[in-house]
Amino acid sequence: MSSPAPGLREQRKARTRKAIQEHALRLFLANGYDATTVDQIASAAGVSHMTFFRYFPSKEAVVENDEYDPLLVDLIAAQPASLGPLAVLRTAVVDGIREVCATDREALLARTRLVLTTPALRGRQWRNGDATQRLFADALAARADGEVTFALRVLASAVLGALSTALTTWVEGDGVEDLPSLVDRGFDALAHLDS
Amino acid sequence: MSSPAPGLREQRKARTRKAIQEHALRLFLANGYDATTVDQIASAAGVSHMTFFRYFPSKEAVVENDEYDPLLVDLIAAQPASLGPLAVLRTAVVDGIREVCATDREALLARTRLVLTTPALRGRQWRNGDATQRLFADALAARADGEVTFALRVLASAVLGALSTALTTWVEGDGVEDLPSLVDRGFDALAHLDS
DNA sequence: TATCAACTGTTAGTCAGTAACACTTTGTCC
DNA sequence: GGACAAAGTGTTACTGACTAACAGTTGATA
Repeated sequence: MSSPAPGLREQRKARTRKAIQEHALRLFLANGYDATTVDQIASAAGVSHMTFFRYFPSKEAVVENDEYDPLLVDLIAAQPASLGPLAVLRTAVVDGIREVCATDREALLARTRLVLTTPALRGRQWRNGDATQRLFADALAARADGEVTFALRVLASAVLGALSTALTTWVEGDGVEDLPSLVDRGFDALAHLDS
Repeated sequence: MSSPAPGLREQRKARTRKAIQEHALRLFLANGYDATTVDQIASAAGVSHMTFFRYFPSKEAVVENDEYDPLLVDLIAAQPASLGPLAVLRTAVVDGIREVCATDREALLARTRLVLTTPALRGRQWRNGDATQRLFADALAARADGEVTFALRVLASAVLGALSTALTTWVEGDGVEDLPSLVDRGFDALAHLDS
């Protein structure tokens, strides 16, 4: 699972990847996503057009970061067996968000704002949401040694909906509100859908 | 709200639009979405490349149909004032789906399958989901003469999640199950998220 | 050091989507 | 019925995302 070997080659690759991603985000935030071309990003990162696409399958992919998913899966697996699936997701997601906010708050805010204000990226984000939903449902089923049921999938979808609503509200308020609290309120709303 | 005038011009436009859409779906289903070019669709419909984009803003847009949205909004507005928001959405959505299934079942199945199996279209569908969520929340708020609250947005998101899970399950089972029943089960799951 | 594999750049191509301009058709006003 | 403005369409040419092929370079390895 860990990197094969910290050889010179691997180091260079990691550095190049990071450079491309950082320059891309910088240019997107400065000039807008659509107004930034892949050629500009590649030039800024000191690589060619083709190398960009060897590191990222598309211009959209450079924005997303799946690094949070494993964190959440771990948190789900770590919940006590006595909790029901909704409580599990609530604790795991709120804790996960809290942790990310503690270290990456500004970056998360900037990136989420970028995604929400760029139509092409919004679509991409939701496509990821589909994968994340499966991830959640799988993790919940594995924790209970059961199968992925229809109800579990609905639960995972609903939670993602609440999470995305919380993120949207957070960005619309320019990050003034506390994101973990907003997410928690989202779970409250889920728990009392008929009010 | 109705068409401005049934002049010759409007008739031709409607016919062209329909021709483009039908040829596009036919070609997508026959050869796949990615393997079908806009030029092919335009040629099949007897128009030029440019005319295609004058009728549809993108290749993806030709697949989606927003015709169901107004139906749902009407159904939401028509619910008795005594019902809570979740019950309103449940009745409206299940009735709407039932109506669509009664008339368009095969087309809906084919189109949904196409969307779910084409990554580019999946993203688009979810982007629409974002707009639909606002639509639902607005309709609910308008019905209650209130504002769009955070809880209403979460509710709308959760319902859309359940709906999309039902659609996915329906397509995965090749349309054997009854879609309205699946959607109803989705609402059941929403009403008992902690089980 | 010699060799092989991996990495990269160059070139040239496809396809989605846009802009500009000229041409045809339709609705309308005398 | 004919002139005129507006709407609709096709042609051409362009940008930008993305891919395939090939050649050159650089890191790993013996």
